[in-house]
Amino acid sequence: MRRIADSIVRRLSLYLRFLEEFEQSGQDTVSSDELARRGGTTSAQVRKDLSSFGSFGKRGLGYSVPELAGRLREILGLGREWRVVIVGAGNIGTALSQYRGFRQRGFRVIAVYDRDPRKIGSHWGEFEVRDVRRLPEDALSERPEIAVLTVPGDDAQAAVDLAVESGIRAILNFAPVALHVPADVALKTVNMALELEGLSFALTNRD
Amino acid sequence: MRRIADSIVRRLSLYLRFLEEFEQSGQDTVSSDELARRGGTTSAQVRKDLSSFGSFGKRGLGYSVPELAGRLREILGLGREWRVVIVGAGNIGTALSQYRGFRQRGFRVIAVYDRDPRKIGSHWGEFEVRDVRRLPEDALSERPEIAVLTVPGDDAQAAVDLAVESGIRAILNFAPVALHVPADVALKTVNMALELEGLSFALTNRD
DNA sequence: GCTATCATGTGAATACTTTCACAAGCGCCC
DNA sequence: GGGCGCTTGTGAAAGTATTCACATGATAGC
Repeated sequence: MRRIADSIVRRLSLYLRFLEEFEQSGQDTVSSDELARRGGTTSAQVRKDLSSFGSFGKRGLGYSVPELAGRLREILGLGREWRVVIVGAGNIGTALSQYRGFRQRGFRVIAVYDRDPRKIGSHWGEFEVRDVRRLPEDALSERPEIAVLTVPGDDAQAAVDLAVESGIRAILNFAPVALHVPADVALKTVNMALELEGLSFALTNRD
Repeated sequence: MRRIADSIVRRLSLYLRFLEEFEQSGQDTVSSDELARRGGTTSAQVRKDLSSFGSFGKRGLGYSVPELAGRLREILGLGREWRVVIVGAGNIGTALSQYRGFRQRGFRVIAVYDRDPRKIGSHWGEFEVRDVRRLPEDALSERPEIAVLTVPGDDAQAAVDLAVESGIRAILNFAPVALHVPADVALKTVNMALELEGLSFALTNRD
């Protein structure tokens, strides 16, 4: 399979969301045009995106909602549960550990870690915060697949290294820094300050 | 000025972060190559990005750290304070209202809103949660420039409409939906579930 | 002052993404 | 069963973004 661009994967997730809404409302067929309007894109884009993975539609008719949803879940690897650890028991980490949206989509938080002795042992919802140094050892038995990093920027690279050493191959980073990982580790960074600065730019440089 | 791509603005914010680190460590000159290595890009990219706004460097020498930092702050509109309201007093909204990083970069949260009567009037840190219906009225005197939306997906469009009606022209959306805004309103969406699904895809479709 | 060295700024080339446009397939209706 | 209307799937075209590569100008050393 040709390498798939991030932008395509992102849109596929979005399409899946819409398909799930259609599933709920009982609509069982959808056109690329309908998906496009929902997602703020074009019908050609929708068809191109899907065509990277196969031909799922019927000409003249559109796509079967349940079938396409199933295909997308399969493509995105959402047919299973992923075990997630959160590293960093600050405000954001805690909010995320409680966030139901993750669980609903198959991402199950199994543990929360921190390096601050004052936090270790404290309880956040159902989780007792663990010492981050235990991560490699815990990982042997609990086998987390994804780490969500919500530590301060200065601690982020060390936390990533520890996660990688623990066999984790996918990292969602909330620290506002650029991180280094081996080529076989997937890394995505969400930087809220960066987004806000984008808005500041837009407000400042409007015509 | 030619329209500037989001990707460029994003990288400028990143360069500024690095420059601030250099400022702190007392380094007063930096090359495009150094910035590139830090930001995981190439020196040509750094120079191209900067050249959309002018010539800030000295050939043979590089860029003056304080000067370039100043220019970037100016370009990004960070020389001032932006007034931010948070709409949605759930886990994430609360975490963000407490997040010091925003304040440090000139984004001051001035109020938190919700539509749930059980939350209205309760205290989150220094903020008393207000009825979201008050937003347009409050905005007349408090003049927020940016709204951060952390409401459930179903409520997001209504919240956006209210923000736009209140004169807010920049919105950072955390709800997992596509939103509609007038052309003169800047909208950025951060979708954490989408990012996680990107990781799921990467884990599923590795070679 | 002259030369060697260095790193910028930028057109040209390449790579990647999105949009266009249309042939081909499918189902419905008569 | 044949024609019509609809929507897919996809090459080709257009549009963006990134990388290359080098002339240019600045500095430092001698």
